[in-house]
Amino acid sequence: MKSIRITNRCPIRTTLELVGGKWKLLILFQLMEKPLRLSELKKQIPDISEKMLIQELKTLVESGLAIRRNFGEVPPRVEYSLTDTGRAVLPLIEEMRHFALFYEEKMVKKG
Amino acid sequence: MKSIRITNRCPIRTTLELVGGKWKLLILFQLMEKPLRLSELKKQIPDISEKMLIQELKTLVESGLAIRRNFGEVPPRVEYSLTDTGRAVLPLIEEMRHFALFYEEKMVKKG
DNA sequence: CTTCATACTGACAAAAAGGTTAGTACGTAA
DNA sequence: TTACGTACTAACCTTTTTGTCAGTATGAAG
Repeated sequence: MKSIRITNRCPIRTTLELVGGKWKLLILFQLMEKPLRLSELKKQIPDISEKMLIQELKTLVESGLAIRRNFGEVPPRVEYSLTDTGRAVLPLIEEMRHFALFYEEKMVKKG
Repeated sequence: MKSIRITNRCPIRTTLELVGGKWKLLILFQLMEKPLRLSELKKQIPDISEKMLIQELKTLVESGLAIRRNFGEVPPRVEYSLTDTGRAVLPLIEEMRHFALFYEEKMVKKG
């Protein structure tokens, strides 16, 4: 275990800035399998508001984790996919699942 | 890659509830090496407010990730340590560091 | 009797995040 | 001309999160 000094720019904070918040990881995860349109993402994450979805997608694109592809058709067709960097959050998500399972197992036994 | 369905209780959301937010992971990380007193934690995480530190410690204890040990002395001496479940977030933090490094490397090269 | 050190509480305020709703742009097709 | 479907914007509001600051309790030590 290497040490992390808690400064304004430490790895934990960097990652939190990039994928922190209620929605970003959920969106990224949905895009892992294949590119999706806005309307498709809305279906996969039923309780996100349209505004948040668009807003979060925009920041994901700006920070280089996602790509927006505009087909220039009418009615509009826009597809979101992941960059290599975006794909790199998958191990993180896997760890979160692992932790969640561990937690639930522990807590069921102990109350 | 197993599928995660985005419902009200999915592993991603569970983990976010437990360790999401600006401070919890930073606090947990500081406690990895050894138990610390409140005042020691404050030094390690200089920009957290005392209120947030106490508040987050309380929720970490309530959710079973940390332990509060009161020595019953005066002036007060209280020590915070991790449960096994609390320790289980270390791989998650390691993944965050890994991701942050990967991200920074990519972004320095591409702008 | 006053001061000290430490952990903690509570009232309040500011800031950030998230949500709701109405509206825009655009070619197509009726 | 009108309605349609899709992605997106903007104004406004509510909720959640975070921060500030002034206290409280305690026994020891001066």
